[in-house]
Amino acid sequence: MVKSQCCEKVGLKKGPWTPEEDQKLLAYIEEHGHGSWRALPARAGLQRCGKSCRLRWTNYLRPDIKRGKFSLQEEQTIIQLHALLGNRWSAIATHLPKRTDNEIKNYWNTHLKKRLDKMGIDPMTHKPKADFFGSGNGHSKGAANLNHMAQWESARLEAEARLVRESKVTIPSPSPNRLGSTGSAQVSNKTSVAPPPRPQCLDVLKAWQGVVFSMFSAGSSDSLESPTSTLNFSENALALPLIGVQKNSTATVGFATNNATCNEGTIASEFNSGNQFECFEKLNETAQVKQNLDSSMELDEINPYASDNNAWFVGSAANENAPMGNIIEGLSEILVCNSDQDHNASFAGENINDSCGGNLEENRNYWDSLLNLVDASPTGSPVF
DNA sequence: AAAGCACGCAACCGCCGTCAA
DNA sequence: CTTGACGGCGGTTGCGTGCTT
Repeated sequence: MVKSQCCEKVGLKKGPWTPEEDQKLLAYIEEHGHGSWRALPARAGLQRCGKSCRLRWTNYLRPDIKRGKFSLQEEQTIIQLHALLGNRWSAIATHLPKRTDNEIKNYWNTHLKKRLDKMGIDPMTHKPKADFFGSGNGHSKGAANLNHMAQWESARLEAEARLVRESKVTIPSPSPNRLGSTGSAQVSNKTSVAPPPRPQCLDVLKAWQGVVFSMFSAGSSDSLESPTSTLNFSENALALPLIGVQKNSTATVGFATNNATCNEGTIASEFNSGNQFECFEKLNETAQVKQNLDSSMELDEINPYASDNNAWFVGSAANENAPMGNIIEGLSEILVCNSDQDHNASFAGENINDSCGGNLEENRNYWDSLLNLVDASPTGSPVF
């Protein structure tokens, strides 16, 4: 098949857009919608290829784009999501209203990546470079677990994307406030297609939040129950996330508690050998996750810990050295402490804990806000 | 003042998946 | 089933700008 050469046509302009070109493109889309991008340039009187027009619109001219400096909140979200999703900018962008994937990508490459690098953290793995999780202290397994969480989340994303596609066929999804990177023009509905619902892909973040809350709650009488979580944490209970997938069965996400308090709707774990994995709550989309896992990867491949082809776990339960907890703690500190806005000193490698370690309230606010971001999904993510 | 350099960002490139004919 | 059009996405490039020497 001969690839379309639309952008290599002789005579088509390339390079920076002029204000006149922007005006033409804007006026045309406001009047007619973008319709077919290929046909648009000729109709709009532009000497550009359709792809160039689409990019200009998507990344710059869309009226629902916020430009300018990223807020601390946004930085935190990007780092957090990048740790989970990697370079899946479009997926990350769906959780940052009014930001484009391109903008996020640029910001990551020019700011955040360097910042983490300066901190001695590998920006790709989000792990400390100097073998922070070296063998013998239990951290290496935690790092592996983090990777597995990301893998699992990635699988979930794929499943959700499939769900979104399927739902678009049968169920109109009015979401006027959703501003994903792939969002089409909202100025006209003549030819535009409503953007897909935001992926419901932050279940793991909620699980993480459970870890952080449990850390914060240790030694504190404050109830740190998330206002948005449907999980009920007993007072002072050590709640740590567990993510399990039974091979050829269903995916589950739940929390282990040290007092075996189960919520309604949970199912008893089959993996209760340690008296710590008491309760699991079934994911609503387990079938889709399973389908995706079955079709895209071998469970054994992503679960070196599966000893009996029956289940694999991500996370650690009731372990005072809780490796996931350490990861989260470190990440949380990075997120909260290391902003260009007011924490430059901490970037220079100074003692993070001195300046930030005690700021639990701020950390909690971060997780609260991130969770709120998740819960603000217009699709009403049916998680947990 | 001017040359060199580093940085940030808009835009491009090429690959891939989806869908209709 | 094949083909081609189309749009989405992530990686990369190159230009403009500001800073340093």
